[in-house]
Amino acid sequence: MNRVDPRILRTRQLLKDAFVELLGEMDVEKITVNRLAERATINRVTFYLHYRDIPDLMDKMSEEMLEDIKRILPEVLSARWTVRDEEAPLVSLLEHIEGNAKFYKAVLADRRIPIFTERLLKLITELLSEHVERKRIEAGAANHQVQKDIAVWYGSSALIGVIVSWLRNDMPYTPHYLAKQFVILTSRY
Amino acid sequence: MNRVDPRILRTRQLLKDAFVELLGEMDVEKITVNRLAERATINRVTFYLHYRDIPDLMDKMSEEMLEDIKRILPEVLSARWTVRDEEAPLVSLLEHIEGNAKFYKAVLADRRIPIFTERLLKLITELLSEHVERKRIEAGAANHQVQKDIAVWYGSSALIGVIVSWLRNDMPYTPHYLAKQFVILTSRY
DNA sequence: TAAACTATACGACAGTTTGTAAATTAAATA
DNA sequence: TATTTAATTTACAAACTGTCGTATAGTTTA
Repeated sequence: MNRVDPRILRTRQLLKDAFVELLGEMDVEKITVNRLAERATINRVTFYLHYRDIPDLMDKMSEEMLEDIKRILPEVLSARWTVRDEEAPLVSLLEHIEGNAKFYKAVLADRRIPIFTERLLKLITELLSEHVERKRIEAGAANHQVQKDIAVWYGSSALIGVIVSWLRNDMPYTPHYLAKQFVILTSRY
Repeated sequence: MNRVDPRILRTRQLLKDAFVELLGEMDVEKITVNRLAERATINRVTFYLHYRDIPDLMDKMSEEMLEDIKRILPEVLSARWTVRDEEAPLVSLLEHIEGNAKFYKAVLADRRIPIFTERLLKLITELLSEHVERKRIEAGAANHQVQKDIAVWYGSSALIGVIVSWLRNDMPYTPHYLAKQFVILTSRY
């Protein structure tokens, strides 16, 4: 009784696919409800039955993106990293992105849409913030020469930036190698 | 004979100010030529005498932003940093941003507009790329465990990210302090 | 299978935005 | 002051937006 009408799923999927497709062809500002509906082979009015406008569509899509990522990273969320496999959650994140490269390239790299990057940055910042906190406790309140929030800004932006550049350059490194490099760059204290 | 008609300067300044003002009130997508002209107290048609459309206006504005920054950073461009005052160019950059906080907050932080961030990232990447190259030569081809391009992605994204977060939090640190912190975070090898 | 439900398609509508054109007014320069 | 050029004004067609009913098609339930 909790099932969703397959027509709804179909229409929304068509719209999302069409959106990513159009992003490969034009800037976001040029994507109108007209074009979107035409590409998705649905009626224009139908769009309004599902989303208020195009920003609303992007909002929902970015929300789903985060849900996917959170599902991919249970280790990170449960917050029990060991020093040894520090790169493990990073590898699974990169593999997920690699597997959905078309989507992530469109919204994070090629036609950068702020809301997607912002949400991801926020998530990474939260996770990294906990991580730094734990490191602090382990280190016994040492290394106080660096302000915590600045270090978190630094680290999260670096991670997003590396991922975006990696996508832009069509993923020239394997997730495993990139994760390793990232950990080397990060853990130099 | 090379002077520009003051009416042109006036109109363009009015448009740019109005644009930043509107960015403080709504998302970019909601800014129409109508609203912009109204806010700038110029006729709508006049807008088209200066810019093709709103993306074109943003393009020109980001171009000018980069020109400003390049003018602020002659030391960086002439590429003769010493290890001692590594943070000097960074301080002048941060001071410039602090001095034009309203503008930079609007286009980089609050209503992030990709083109501005992208251009800045590209500039920083180029500068950092040269910098790393020089460091490499000094270090005598050592430290080859880290891929150069990945290190550059990492560093430039971290810098932009720190600046953006600094703006978002209403610049809680002085440019000098932030620059110092950044250098500590960067030069841990 | 038939009936009830509901998502989608369709045509239409007013209101807004866009981009361009022509003629006029206002300001800057020589 | 005369000339040049920018800005204004009015007008227009085309496109986009958001929202009506109403009809059609697909889905679920009895």
